[in-house]
Amino acid sequence: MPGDIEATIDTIARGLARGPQPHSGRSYIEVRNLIADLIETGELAPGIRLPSERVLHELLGVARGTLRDALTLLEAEGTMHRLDRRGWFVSPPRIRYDPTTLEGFHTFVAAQGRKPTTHTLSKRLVPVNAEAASVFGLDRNDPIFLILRRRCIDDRPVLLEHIYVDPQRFPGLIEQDLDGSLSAILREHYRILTTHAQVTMYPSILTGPVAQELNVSQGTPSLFISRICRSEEGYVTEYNQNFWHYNALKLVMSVQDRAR
Amino acid sequence: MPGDIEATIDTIARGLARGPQPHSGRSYIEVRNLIADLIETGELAPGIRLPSERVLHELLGVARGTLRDALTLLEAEGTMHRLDRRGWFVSPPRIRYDPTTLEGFHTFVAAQGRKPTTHTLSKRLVPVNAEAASVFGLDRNDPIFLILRRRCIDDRPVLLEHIYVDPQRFPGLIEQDLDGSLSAILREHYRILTTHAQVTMYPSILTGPVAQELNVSQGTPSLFISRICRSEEGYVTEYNQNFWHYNALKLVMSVQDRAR
DNA sequence: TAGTGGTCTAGACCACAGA
DNA sequence: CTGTGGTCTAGACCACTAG
Repeated sequence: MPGDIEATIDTIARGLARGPQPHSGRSYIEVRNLIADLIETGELAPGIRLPSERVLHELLGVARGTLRDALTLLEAEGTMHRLDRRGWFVSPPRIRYDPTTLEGFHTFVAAQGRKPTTHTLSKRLVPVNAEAASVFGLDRNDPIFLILRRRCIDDRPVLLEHIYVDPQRFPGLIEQDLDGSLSAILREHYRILTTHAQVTMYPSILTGPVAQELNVSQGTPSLFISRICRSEEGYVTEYNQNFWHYNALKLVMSVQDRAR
Repeated sequence: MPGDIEATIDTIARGLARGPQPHSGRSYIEVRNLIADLIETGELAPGIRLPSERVLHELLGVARGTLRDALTLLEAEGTMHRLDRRGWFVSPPRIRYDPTTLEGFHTFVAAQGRKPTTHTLSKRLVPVNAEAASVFGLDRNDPIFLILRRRCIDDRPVLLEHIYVDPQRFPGLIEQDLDGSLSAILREHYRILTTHAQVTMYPSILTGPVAQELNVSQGTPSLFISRICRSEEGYVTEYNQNFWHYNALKLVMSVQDRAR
C-alpha cells in the first residue's frame, strides 16, 4: 500500500492546522491530544501506521523525545501500540473477556467478530520450577510438561501463554496438536473436565523472551493473568500463565452477592 | 527521620559495589536490576524514599534521563511509585481484591492487615452526563448525585471514586456522612440492597484532576474498574467508577464452570 | 544497505513542595 | 527560598527490520 504514509502525514498536518486543542500547557500533552483527536474522529483508523518518529517530530515541531513521550502516553492509555523497531500503530478496540467463564480464547474472540489464531511455540518436558511445583504439589525438579503458545487477534500477537500440565495425569499430551483448545483435548482424549479455577490478574510489563515473542519492546505494559484449573475431584488439570498485550483487552463480568 | 536518605545512598552504593548483575546490555535495564535486587533482598524496604534523581544519576554514573527510564520501568512493574514532585518510593505489596464479591473497601483492606481510610472530596447534585444517563435510563441533564471519594491504604492515596446515585431513589443521600460504606447507608437508611453488579476493568493511565487528587504525575499507570450496581428488582442503585493507582492492586478470584 | 525505533547523553528551564 | 521532579532540547550511536 504505497502512499499510505503520505496520506497519514496529510491527515496529521490537517489536524495540526486546526490549531491547538483547548490547550493544556505541556507540549507532549498537546501532541497526545492532537493524535487522540484524529483517532476519535476516525481520521486515523485502527491498524494505521504512523510516519517515522523523525518525520513526525519535525512535522510537529517538537523534539523527538517529546514526541516519544506523547506516543508512550497513548500506548499506556491503550489507544496506540508499537511493534519493536517497526513503528507505531493505531490500536483496534479492546476485546472483551469475561474471566468468570472458562470459555476458550477462540470462542470469545470469534464471538466478537474478530479472528483468533494460535501458534504453539514449543512443548517440552522440563524440570518443574518452584512456583509450579507448589501449585501441583510436586517435588522440585520433577518432570512437567511446559507448553508455550502465542495467540493472535486479527493476526496481531496479543497473548503469550505458559501452560504447565502434569505428565502423570496426561501422558503423551505433547504429542497432540496443541494449536486448538487445550481443554477440548483434555476432555476428549483423557475424559477430564476442568470445572473450576483460581484466577489472579494484575498489570505489569513485558520483558525478555516474552516481549520478543510478541514483537514488542521491552517494558511494554501488560496484563498478567494466571489460572490454576482444577477438575471436579479437585486436582490441578493445568496451570496457565497468560501475558496479555494489555491494550488488547477489557475485562467484563457480572457478579452476584454471594450472601444471597 | 534525618539520615534516612544517607542510609539509602549507602545501600545503593553497596549494591553497586557488588558489580553488574548477570548482565543485560542496556544501561537502564542494569539500573532497574540493581534497584529491583535491593528491593527483593529487603535492603530497600517498602515505603523508603529514594535519593533525588540528581544524586542518584551521579551515583550510578548514568544520565538523568536513563535513570528515569529505569525508574519508570520499575513503576510500570509495580515495584516503585512516585508522589508528584515528592520523589520515588518503594511500593508495598499489592492488596488482594476479589471483584466477584460485593465486599466493601474497608472490609477487604482491613482483612489483610492494612489500614483503610476514606475521604469524601465532594458530593453534589449535577446534570447527568451522557454516559451515566444511559446507565440510569435518565434524560441528558437530569439531576443526579455525584460523589467523589479518595481512599487510602496505610495513608497512601490509592483510589479515586466517582459515584453516581439517582436522587429520585435516594433523596437526601448527600446530607449523610459518606466516609463509610455507601452500601451500608443504602441498606440502613433506605432499606435497599445491592444484589448484583456489572463490572468492567481495564488498565489505563491517570490524567488531570484524578491524578492531582491522588498526588501522582500525569500518565501514571492505573487500573480502571467500573461497577453498575443493581437492586434485587433490577434497577441501578449506584454507578461507580474507580481509578486505582494500579500497582496497589492484585485481582484474585475463583470461578466455577457455569455449564455445570 | 538504508531507515527505523531503541538507547543514551548533557545540558536547560519551569512549577511546585516543603522548610 | 531551595531543591525536587517534570518537561524539553538537540544532538549521537546502536541493533534491528525491511527491501
